[in-house]
Amino acid sequence: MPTLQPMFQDRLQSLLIPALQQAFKALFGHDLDPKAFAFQSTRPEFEGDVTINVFPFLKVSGKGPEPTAQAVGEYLQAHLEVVECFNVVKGFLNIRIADSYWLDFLREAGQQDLLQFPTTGKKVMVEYASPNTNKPLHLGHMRNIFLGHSVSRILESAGNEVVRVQVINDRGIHICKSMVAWQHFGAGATPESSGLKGDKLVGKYYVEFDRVYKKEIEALIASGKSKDDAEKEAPILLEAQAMLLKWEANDPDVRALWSKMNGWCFDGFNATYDRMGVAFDKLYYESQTYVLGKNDVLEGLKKGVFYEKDGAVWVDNSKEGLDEKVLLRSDGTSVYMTQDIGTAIKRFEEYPGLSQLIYTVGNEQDYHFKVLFIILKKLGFSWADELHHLSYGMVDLPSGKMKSREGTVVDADDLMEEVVQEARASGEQLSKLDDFSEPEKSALFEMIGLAAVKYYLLKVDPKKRMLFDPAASIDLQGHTGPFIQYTYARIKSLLRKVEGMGTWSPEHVPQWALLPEERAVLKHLHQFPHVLHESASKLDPALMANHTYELVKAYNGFYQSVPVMKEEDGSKKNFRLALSMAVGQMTKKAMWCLGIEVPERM
RNA sequence: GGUCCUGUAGCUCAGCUGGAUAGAGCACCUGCCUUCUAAGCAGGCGGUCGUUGGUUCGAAUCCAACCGGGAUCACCA
Repeated sequence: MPTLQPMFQDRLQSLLIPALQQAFKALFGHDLDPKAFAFQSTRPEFEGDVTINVFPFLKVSGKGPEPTAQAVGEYLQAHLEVVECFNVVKGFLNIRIADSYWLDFLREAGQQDLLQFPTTGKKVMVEYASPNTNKPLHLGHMRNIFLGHSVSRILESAGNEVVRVQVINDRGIHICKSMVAWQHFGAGATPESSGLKGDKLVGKYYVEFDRVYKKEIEALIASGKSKDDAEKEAPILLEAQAMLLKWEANDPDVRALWSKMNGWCFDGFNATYDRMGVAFDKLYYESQTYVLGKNDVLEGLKKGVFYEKDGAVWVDNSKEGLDEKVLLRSDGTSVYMTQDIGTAIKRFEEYPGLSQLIYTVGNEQDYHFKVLFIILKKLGFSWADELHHLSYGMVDLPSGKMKSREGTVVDADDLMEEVVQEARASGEQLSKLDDFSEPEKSALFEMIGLAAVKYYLLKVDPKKRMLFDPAASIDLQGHTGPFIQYTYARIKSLLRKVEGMGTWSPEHVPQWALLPEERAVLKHLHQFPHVLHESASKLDPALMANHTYELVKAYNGFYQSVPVMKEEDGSKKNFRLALSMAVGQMTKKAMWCLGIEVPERM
């Protein structure tokens, strides 16, 4: 994981920790490890900004909690300028940080993007999407894609170079099913002739295949076959299997049809990706990568990393608490693992500077990736420790699991359209946009609608299974993307009104004290770089999403009760404008990290 | 059965490197648009943090067992 530059660690802690060490040395004669100190934000009901719990240090101090906290507090106040005052409640030492510190911090936040870390020099590859070319993208893909896209941006913000890649599963029995059904029932239909998006057209014949297949099974069972036999012998399935063999034998007609239908699918996917606002640097087609890995496995066999049994090549991971696994069948053909081994190796060859590879794949493949990473480690690749499976949980519907065969999938295009329409409906009802042209409105509603879906999917811890509530996902109020966008738009509105008035110049220490609402906002801003670091190291966009919400919520509280434009004291007014601007900038960058755009007005 | 993930308010989720009366949003109820955008703000209602033990001055948080939900363990992908 990218390591944080010291300057982006919590700057307050880097001031407090040495002082605390000195305090314990001077007061109690003990040298404490810098990591011994745990900080927490002071609860709002007490006065202060940072709280240190002294319970862990009672043995060192030899005193009770309150005298210990009192002594440390006095020492800090005497030796650290940023410590304005303190109070002790039970074993809690609440420290109030001086306004000057917050003002310095705000000045810095205004001058540079604190959510852009210095370069680490590392190159990271993030794989996401990996669709099959036999049906359109659905809600599950959306979680995958938004996660991968967001993690890529978070890693970039944390100072890494990112290569976005997609694996397209363009080969196999699934696409042959669509092809067979199209041949039989398509009557030459094309996206142009049918008016259907390419992936939808191909998907239609995949569904058609399944319908006919089921009918054939029923007929066979009726004629006395067992269910198992019927499932294996249905003519249309045999036809699809035959087609796969022809494909593998490079049959020109089959290959031509395959290219044509895959092409339709790619066009459809690209349209969906465009609307989602995601893109890739490189595509890997399974039709090309599925031959990879065989030589690597054979080499591993030679080196004694793998072994042979019944003519097949195996790996034994029982020492790692896993099982044995076949890597090459006895007929010499590959399994899925084989090509994943080969593809990983190829990627590190193609990108010589690559230091990390992240696979955004659902948690049903946890075991697969565990095995894959162990195998690559056993093969001796130095980069094997830098492979990560960004494992995410399934998206459930209120009705239960999504089943493509049962038609309960939520289609990606449909969902985006629905939420954009919802944004339009509420937006027009509010009638704040009367001076917007129709294209401007459309662009805005698009931005709002997509923010709603993206934020909805990203605010949940990736590894957790989540419930997709259609009504909540198009909600534009409360803990949502549009709420954050709205706050941003309000800030921009404020700033628009003072354009040309010059910016806040915080050269002098003001004579007024910061208000609690102002401090609350400042503290959220202050924490943000740390949140970005956490988010990058845990590959967890939800941390960014939730902190952004907390920031704008604090800002809204401030906005509601503290005047900005109306403030008569020029120094205060300028400060509040600078504060607003910093919130706007960080919000915009944080939302960028989530792949969400923010509007100037809404 | 083995392994992994998960269980917090009616619903959806935060909090989990142990710390002060467990937080949001939605829903429901009350206020606030003659002051910077009410897609907002303030307040109310609502919780045996799955259960039982253990470690600890202190456990939603760590450990164990159990219960519930899910995934996975093919010469499938």
